Amino acid sequence: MKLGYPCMNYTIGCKISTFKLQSFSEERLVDSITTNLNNLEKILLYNKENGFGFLRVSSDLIPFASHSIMNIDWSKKFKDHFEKIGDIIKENNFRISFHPGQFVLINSPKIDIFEATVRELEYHVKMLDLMNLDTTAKIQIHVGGVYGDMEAAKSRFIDRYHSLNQKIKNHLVIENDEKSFSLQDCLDIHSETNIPIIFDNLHHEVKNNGETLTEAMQLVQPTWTSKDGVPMVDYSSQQENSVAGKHCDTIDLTHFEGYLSEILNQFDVDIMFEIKDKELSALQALKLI
DNA sequence: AGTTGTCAAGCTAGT
DNA sequence: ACTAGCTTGACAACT
Repeated sequence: MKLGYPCMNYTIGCKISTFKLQSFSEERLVDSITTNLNNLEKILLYNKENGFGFLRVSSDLIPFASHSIMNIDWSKKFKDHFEKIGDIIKENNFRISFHPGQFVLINSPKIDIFEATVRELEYHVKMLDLMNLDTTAKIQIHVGGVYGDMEAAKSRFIDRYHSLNQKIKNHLVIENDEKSFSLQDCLDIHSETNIPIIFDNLHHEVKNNGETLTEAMQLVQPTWTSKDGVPMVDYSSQQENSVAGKHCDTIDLTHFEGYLSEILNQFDVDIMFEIKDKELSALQALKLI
């Protein structure tokens, strides 16, 4: 069981460097990428020292990577740095995931949105390739929109998924969401595609078909094969006095203890803490375990 | 130095 | 009709 947190580390002050499109220049791009890769290295070192084996890497490592403005071969320029980071990941047996943004929509009825999605996924695969990571490193996305017809939305996802190149399919996984696509909807898609499912407990609490945590995990676990590695899960709990599904600002240890007691000794999972204060909550969880 | 409007991209639910 | 929330706030122009 590896624990992780997303993208940034407040303790060591590692945030994402980016800039606005109107400020795009080669110098600005190189500065941001250099900062981001250096910070990624620092976060990995911090994780080694603090017992974290899982990390979500920011999709903004390369600003505007899949935008038409991008005319710089960043992969050539930063090949060595990515390779070095990949070596650190492999030497320490770290688990890595990406979670690209809400604009990645495999099942959009609009073909240009799908094409932009493919470009964005290709960018993520390129980073994984530069780091020489295997198929246990994952790119996690939501199924997408419903567009007024759930069955059509699902079957469009399935058809579009089949049309993706194998390199993308090697890393792509879907997550149950709190509004549209429940665990059961993800399982329907899995049965036609074999795509692994990331189980998000908070989304499941908001939208489900009555499955307990144990039942949900029993359904999710077989969607991950040996080439995919142990299942990744997202963990969070509800922020009080906010809309259902809002991630909490800091970990609710009582809630997590209940979650853990049901998971532990039953399932091997790598847990991503989707909690606003990141490594601070993840440290508390680590201490509890 | 601190505050505020804005930022490549989409969708859903709540107001 | 508008906005919060989502992957992850951070940039940039103002006071």
